[in-house]
Amino acid sequence: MKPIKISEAVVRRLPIYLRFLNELSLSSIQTVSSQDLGEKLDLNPAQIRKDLAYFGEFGRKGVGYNVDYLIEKIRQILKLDKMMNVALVGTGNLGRALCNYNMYIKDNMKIVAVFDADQGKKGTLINHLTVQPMQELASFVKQLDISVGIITVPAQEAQNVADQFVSAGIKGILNFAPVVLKSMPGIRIHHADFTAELLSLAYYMDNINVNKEGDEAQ
Amino acid sequence: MKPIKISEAVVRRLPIYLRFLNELSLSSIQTVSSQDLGEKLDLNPAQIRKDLAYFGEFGRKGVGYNVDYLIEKIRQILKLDKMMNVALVGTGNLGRALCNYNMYIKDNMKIVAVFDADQGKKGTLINHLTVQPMQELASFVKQLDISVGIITVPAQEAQNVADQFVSAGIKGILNFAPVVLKSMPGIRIHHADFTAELLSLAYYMDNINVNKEGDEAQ
DNA sequence: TAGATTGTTAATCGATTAACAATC
DNA sequence: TAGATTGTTAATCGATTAACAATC
Repeated sequence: MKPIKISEAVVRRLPIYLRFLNELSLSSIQTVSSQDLGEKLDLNPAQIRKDLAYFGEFGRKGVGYNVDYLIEKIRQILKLDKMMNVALVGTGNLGRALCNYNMYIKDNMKIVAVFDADQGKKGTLINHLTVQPMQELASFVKQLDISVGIITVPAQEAQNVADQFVSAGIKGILNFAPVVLKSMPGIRIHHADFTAELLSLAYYMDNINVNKEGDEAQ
Repeated sequence: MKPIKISEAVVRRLPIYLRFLNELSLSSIQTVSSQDLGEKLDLNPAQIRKDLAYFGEFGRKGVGYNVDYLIEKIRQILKLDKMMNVALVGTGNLGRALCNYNMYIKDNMKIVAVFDADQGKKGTLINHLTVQPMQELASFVKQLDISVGIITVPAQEAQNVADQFVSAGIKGILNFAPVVLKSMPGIRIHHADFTAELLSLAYYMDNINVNKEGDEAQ
């Protein structure tokens, strides 16, 4: 109904909302206000209401939001209501850790194929998945209808893997390698860049009073 | 000289600059322009110049930036010129993966102690570090001068671990658990939230033409 | 009805980008 | 000197927050 462009910042908050709403649902809490959400998620209530309002009128004035209804709506918005298949390349420590986490299943994203450039790893089992050589990538993507790729290879190989993903028809990439991938038309690339998070953390050590933490000083 | 507040967005880009400059340095490239950096890092050159100018005049007009000098300066800004010790709690797949990565050493951040609430894991070796029980946390933080903590425990335990970090005297936390930690005065918390990155990726699948990727459409 | 809370507009705040004088 | 590129100001753009009428 509204073809208004939604900002990236808004979309990135939706999974945060969803996660907390799932917690509430598990605790059998049926209703939540933007106030409550804001306190728990450290966000401004007005921002939460505005974020949700981009997609529809999900709340009731004077009452708040129905938890299960809002979960359903956010899942629809994020397209988590249908299964999305994922391929992972790079079976080092991190890659294996991600395969073993089955966190995605609940949210209908599932790693269904694992690849490694090292021929020696071919045939290894990781959490019920057999490691495949890179030559198999394109055919697996087609056969299993894989739309998302995860990159957990060393930095110098990441761009090459990304290019192979795109050739194979993958539309979204989550890159864990500490390198900026070149953007490609029609391909969405997200970075899971925890080394950068860690290094920028260093900046704030001892610096605390100079910076914005200071607004909480009592 | 300039006690002007630096925005978080600026600080988060510094490690990205640093990483690419290190690559250039390894390739024996001595000079780089904001133009070059912008192309490789997918950023506006003006933004890069402005970011760097917050901290000093590091470039030369008509020439560009000296790679090694800029590396040194950014390392100083991020406080990576002195060793920073890190503790990690949670020796599941992800925790072990992070311990085995020795990526931090080059940047002078090093995991020097590993903890797990599971008494059964006590004494296990992970990449030359012995897993300690949580009771030892405070004394290790003091003895090894640990200032940063990494959380790789399940979501429901993360806040508890964070509280223990803070009691022990840790000032910065990198949280991998998919939960928002409550903010605490004087404590800097960064989130490495790849589940959120993955879920928000789903939003953009098939949606590509409706959204901002469209500006690249030809 | 009185109290609570949404959806939304307007105001504020902050970040990005363009432009250009300075200068190597 | 001519060409290139910085540092910085001003303009633009976008995101957050405050405020409040609507209404449950």
